[in-house]
Amino acid sequence: MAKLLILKKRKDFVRAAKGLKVVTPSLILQAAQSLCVPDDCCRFGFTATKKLGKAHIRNRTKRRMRAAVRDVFYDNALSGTDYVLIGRYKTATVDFMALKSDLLYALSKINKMITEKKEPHSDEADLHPTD
RNA sequence: AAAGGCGGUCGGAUAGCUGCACGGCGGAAAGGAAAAUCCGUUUGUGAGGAAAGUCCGGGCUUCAAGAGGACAAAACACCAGAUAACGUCUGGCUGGAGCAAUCCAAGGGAAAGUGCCACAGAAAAAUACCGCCGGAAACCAUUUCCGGUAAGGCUGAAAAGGCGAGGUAAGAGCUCACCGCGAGGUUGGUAACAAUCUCGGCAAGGUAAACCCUGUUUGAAGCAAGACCAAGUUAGGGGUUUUCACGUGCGUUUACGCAAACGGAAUAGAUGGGGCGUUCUCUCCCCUCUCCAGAGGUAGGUCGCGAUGAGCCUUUCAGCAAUGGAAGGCCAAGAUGAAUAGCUAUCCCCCUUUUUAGGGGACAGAACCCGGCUUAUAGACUGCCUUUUUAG
RNA sequence: GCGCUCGUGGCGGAAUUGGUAGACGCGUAACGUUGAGGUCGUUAUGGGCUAAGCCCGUGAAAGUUCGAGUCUUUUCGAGCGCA
Repeated sequence: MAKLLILKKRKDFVRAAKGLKVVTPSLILQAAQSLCVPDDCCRFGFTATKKLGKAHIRNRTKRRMRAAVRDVFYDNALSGTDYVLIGRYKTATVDFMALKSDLLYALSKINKMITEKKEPHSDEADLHPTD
């Protein structure tokens, strides 16, 4: 895929939160099928809650997640998918290479889950992932 | 040199690679043109002293309102000045802390009125329990009654100026010296106030960060203010198709036909299709051609919004200072799920370690803009002042 | 952006107008009852020093007052409302 778009609407975040989820020490990744996006795009959203700290810590968390995504999304993200990254306490302080490897692991795992879901059933059958 | 006090400046630096936002420049398609959109470009710029808390004051915007005044509510309160304004700042006064430099203070009114002052104590704001003194009566070791007194008394945070002398039946500012207090005058000062002189003899406690009184200030709300554009929905209108159930017309006829007859209807009716109610049947409900488009203004967008502002820097003048005037120079973030990041190298600072080396670099992120206040803050540099010690 | 409320033992929650702080309930511990446990009853229970006793304690720091849980200011935390 060629393009990276940023999620902006609350609706999209809520839909991603209802989808699949992978947790790593430095971040949480959620994903769901996009509804109205061109084929060669995938969309990313970034969340940093008030629990993490004050404003400058939340800003740094989002910036680091954005930088990591920019490095890896081209080879590892599926097109037509919405991803949401949620920051954790460690995200702002952990080594950048570790953050990147966590992101790669989470992406590969969640992509595997998505393709497995797609193959056996039709798309409308599994709105509620049960694991 | 040590200890201390009051300020001021800064808030890691440089280079490279990969990326972000806005502006500039160039190009693309479309278009009358512009705006907007997309692509490229290293061409420019890119968080703070508090951006924070939202505690005050303004600009700006909308609403309200004759000018103005009053009530209510809130805030403030020694004096003078600065300022657009302020509850801010500067200088001074008074009181307090400190050897000092210096620092701290919501610092008007209790003689306008109301309330409160637990426990203790005779008594908490008005009085006489004990005591002291005098007189009278009873009775004769003392008791009772009347009067004077505020010297002494336990208590308490606080008990009718302090201390000494005179004075007295005992006492008392009753009188006197000193100190304190109050009133008036003089001098100095713009004033708060200070110094000094004369007089009064002492008025009857605290609390106003209890109500309150006096004086001053305040119209309300906030950029999600507000202005503009504007899907969908939709008043209304046009066109096409269908419908003969309705009115009129025509034909035949008394019930049908005619929409290449007209009007009206489209939320009248019929037929068909779809949706919903688990399944089937029935009933019921909703939807079912297209174009234009008023008003309103929703979703959404644009502006407000940053290169003109109580702006910044330098020099100079006035002033003790806050600050003000003049001259010269400069233009410096503008996002909206919200731009500054990631990595590498060198230098700087701190910690650990025998070296190599390793770890760390505070508080903290603009959101319409300014002036303050408050709070958080590793460390670095620097100016002035005070005290003590040593040397000359 | 504007505005409001609340912080008291381990927990919930009292404290009249400023006057001895921890009422009341839950919990915890010990003892009694029981073969054992529950229920029930009694006692104790904030922190420090061993007991009497003293000191410190109402989110934190200052102030007013003779005296603050209460009044005032600043600050920290939690929650709520409106646009």
